[in-house]
Amino acid sequence: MGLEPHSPLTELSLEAIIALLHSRGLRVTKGRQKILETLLEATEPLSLEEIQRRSVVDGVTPDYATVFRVMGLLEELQVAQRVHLNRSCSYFELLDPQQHYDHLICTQCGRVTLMVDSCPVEKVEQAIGRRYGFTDVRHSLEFFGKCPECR
Amino acid sequence: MGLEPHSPLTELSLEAIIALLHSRGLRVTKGRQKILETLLEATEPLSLEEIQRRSVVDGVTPDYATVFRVMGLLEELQVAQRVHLNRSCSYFELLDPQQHYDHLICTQCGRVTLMVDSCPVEKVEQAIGRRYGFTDVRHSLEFFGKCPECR
DNA sequence: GTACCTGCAAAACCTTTGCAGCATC
DNA sequence: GATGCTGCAAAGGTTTTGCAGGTAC
Repeated sequence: MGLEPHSPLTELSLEAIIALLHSRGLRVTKGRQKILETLLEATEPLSLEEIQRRSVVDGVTPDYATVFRVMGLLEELQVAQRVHLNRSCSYFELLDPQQHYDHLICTQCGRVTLMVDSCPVEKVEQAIGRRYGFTDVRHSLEFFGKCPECR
Repeated sequence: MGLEPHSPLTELSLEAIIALLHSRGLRVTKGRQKILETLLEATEPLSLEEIQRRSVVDGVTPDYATVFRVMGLLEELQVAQRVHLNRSCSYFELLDPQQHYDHLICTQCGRVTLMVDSCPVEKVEQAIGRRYGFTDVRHSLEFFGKCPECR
């Protein structure tokens, strides 16, 4: 696809994402809008199939390939990110420029808890970059354990 | 498979893992031994194909399905773990009971650096478990960025 | 001798792509 | 009207399983 770098979102909202799409010369279709709404409403990362199932417009389910391509696009635009939950397929969530989420996953029931507060890693990210000579350092942090209900 | 819980390894060595297999009534074949040696020698996580390629015994390459099943077994025994490097397949590494590794992955060339020292998360693991009511908390932490050579 | 393992082969899954028609701008 | 998007269909890869024969204990 080969998208140019762009100024990142400053806020996470339907309007802001639509504006970003427009500014890149990309189309805002009903299907895309619905997928974005699905992602904005989600309280945990969703698989492509879940996104597809929740993005029905006027009784019409979007094609799986379309969902796949839209998510690839959003990932490239750094509006969404892929999350690994030790499952057999990829999960996606929107990337909030003002907030960072880590995940707490129950190894028994698979329930995913978003950990909104106090990421223990963010502060050391730059230090790690410096130490190893890396730039543009991001991270992905998942905790696994048994949740209260599964004990 | 349904393995019972067991006392974890206290040290990471060929002998210790073999003893664990024996104690669980599992067989120690030449193939398994070679796979374990491959994993012990590795300096970064390996894909199933890489494990297969490096585990040739007397000119005979083990079957891919065998490697797959051995790694599944080691994972269940908590001797090895799966690592996600944002690639299209799973990677595996041994789980050292005395040492924890996080990963630093170059988004350009894919090189993986093991971060041996000072995991920034280990200290808060119990606190997080307590806070969310989780037990047996482990974590998986990956950093991504551009390595010095790729800048 | 009795499990347990392995190799072979095929199935199951998830991901990815090509192409023709359609919708957005 | 041009460009990009979608659905359909098929291909590509990785993961997973069944089964018969072989091997560790």
